[in-house]
Amino acid sequence: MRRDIHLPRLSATPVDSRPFPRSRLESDPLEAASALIGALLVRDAPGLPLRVGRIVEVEAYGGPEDLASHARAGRTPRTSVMFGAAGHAYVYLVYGMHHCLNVVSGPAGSAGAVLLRAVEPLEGTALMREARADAPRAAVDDTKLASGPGRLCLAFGVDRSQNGLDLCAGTGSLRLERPRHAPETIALARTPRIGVTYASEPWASQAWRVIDRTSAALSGPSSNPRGL
DNA sequence: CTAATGATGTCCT
DNA sequence: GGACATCATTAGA
Repeated sequence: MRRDIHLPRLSATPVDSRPFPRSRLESDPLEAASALIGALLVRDAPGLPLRVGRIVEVEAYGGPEDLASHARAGRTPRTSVMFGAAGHAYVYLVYGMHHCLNVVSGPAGSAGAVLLRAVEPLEGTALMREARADAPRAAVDDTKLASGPGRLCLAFGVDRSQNGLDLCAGTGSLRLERPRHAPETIALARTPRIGVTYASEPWASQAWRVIDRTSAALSGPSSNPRGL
């Protein structure tokens, strides 16, 4: 295993803040989804320890043409942020109890988002476990603390008060940072999206779920993670 | 105004 | 493999 990768010193960029480049999110949601695998999700809540996770599972959602996307109804009060600038947070509530965090993507003016489905905890695992205290049974393992869109939001303290936040600003209590290791070393795989069987074809079975297939933090049953 | 429903997770048998 | 908790959002009367 290589532990000695030398990163070039960038005088303009502080070592601790390596904002995820917005340009990588502006082309289209599927490309944005692939680019986000390996990137870091950072939660810097005031007065609390830093929480960091490595993104290992995401899903791409398109505009009105994508019948599995919330944008299928066009621009509504809820989905308006999906039509906005890439790199901002789209947070919503599903099933009346679980929050889901998305990264707005695609060209400005066209709707698109990438749902963050799972991250691998790197720092602040004690706080993540505490934040998931209502679900003691499922969170037996540190690697599974943020394994699922609802679990991720719970572990990172994300709710709709973060809706619209710029995740690429470099600072901020919720943000994205570049991968710490070379992206080409990541084992990407694609599967159909989870929980969208209500949509008609081809949208229901479109392979727009992107994963790092070597990760132990993927959502679903640990023995056989969904989609493999 | 009412009604239907979901980009889920947990616990049960 | 199945029940169900629980509410914002949307479509429709």
